[in-house]
Amino acid sequence: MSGATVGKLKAAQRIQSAAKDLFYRQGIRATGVEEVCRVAEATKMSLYRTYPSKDALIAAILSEDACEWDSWFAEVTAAAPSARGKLEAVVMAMAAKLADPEYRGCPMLLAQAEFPDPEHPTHQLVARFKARVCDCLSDLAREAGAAEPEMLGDMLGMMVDGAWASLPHLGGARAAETLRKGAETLFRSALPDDS
Amino acid sequence: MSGATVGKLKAAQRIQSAAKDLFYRQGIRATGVEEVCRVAEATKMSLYRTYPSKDALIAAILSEDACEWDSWFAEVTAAAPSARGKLEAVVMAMAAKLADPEYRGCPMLLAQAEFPDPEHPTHQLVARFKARVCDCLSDLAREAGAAEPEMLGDMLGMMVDGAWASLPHLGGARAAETLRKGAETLFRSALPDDS
DNA sequence: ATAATAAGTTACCGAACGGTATCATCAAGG
DNA sequence: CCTTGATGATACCGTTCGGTAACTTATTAT
Repeated sequence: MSGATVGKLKAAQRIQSAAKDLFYRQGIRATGVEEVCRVAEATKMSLYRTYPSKDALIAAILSEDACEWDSWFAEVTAAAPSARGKLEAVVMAMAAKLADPEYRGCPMLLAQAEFPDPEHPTHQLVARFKARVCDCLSDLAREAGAAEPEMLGDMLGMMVDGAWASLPHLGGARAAETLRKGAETLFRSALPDDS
Repeated sequence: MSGATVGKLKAAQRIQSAAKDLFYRQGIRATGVEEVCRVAEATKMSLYRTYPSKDALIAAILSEDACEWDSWFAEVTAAAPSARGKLEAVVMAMAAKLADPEYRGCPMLLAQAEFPDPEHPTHQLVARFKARVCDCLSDLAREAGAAEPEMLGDMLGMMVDGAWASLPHLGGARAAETLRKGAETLFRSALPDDS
């Protein structure tokens, strides 16, 4: 069974991984399923045996992205001793990602922009994810003693999204520096000195 | 001549205006030229007589958007007496736009997200525009006495882009409030008290 | 009035789209 | 061995895509 399962997963995994990469680099709508299969070295039938539609494939990829963010967030905040330290660690890790030339924007945000209709499942999936990110930041802000933790969480989330969006015209290094300085300013203003 | 010109412009204008609306609400790639012509009550031939390609139509719309932003910026800043007042006026006007339920994001940012390839003309056009916006903000920041005007301009631009991106999950009212508070914090930290 | 120009009409092009059907292949498990 | 399940291969479906050709109809400036 494990062999068969590995075999099956191998096909689906290749497809999902290739699609993730192509969707990110070229755009989702700009990438056809045939190209995905060609790059994945698989056939269209393998794709449609696992995913009932292209939309389902998109949803699977975004869900995976969301899960990976959870791991990333947990890992990044684990080391810091205080809530404020965790917030600062998140900002620093984000800045590091921005400076990585491989990144050209937040995959979730890009996907959302390709489906502007608020009723579209993809649009809503991203909105829920972003709301959860803001919640995580707000929780840390509350723990760090912010007077208005939700507001600080939203402001941070806004700044982070803005950093992704600024990447094309600011460049990675400058976007990272701007995010660090901006977040630091917000922290100094909204968090108690002793935190 | 004016009559003929008006007639010609009328067709092209209808097409461009319909395309602008459809591209914004449905996405550029998701909207076909036939649909644009149907809504514009024009024919495909009229479109291709004025614009050599769909890409040219996109470029024309984005250029128009950029021009409209120039006017908007000039109008919004005209009333304020000081440079700092102009900056605050821009933020307030942006917040008002965010609260308008008709807006669902920055058209330029949405367009850029649909063409992730940094080499694509549309992507670059938006990048140049955003850089110019940051420059305008930096100029005001310098005039207002900021120690690091470019940094403040970039931070503001980042915050504004983030506000657009946050619209789907924060909603207009909360996005507007978050932007106002965030910008105010940046101002208090980066501008002298007497400005 | 007439020549010129803009716009509409209709039909078409090749290509790519998302998605499906049929059948062959091939590896592993009983 | 031989069945079973996953994968590959290939051809095909109807639709839509961006874009063009040929021709007719209005408007309008001289």
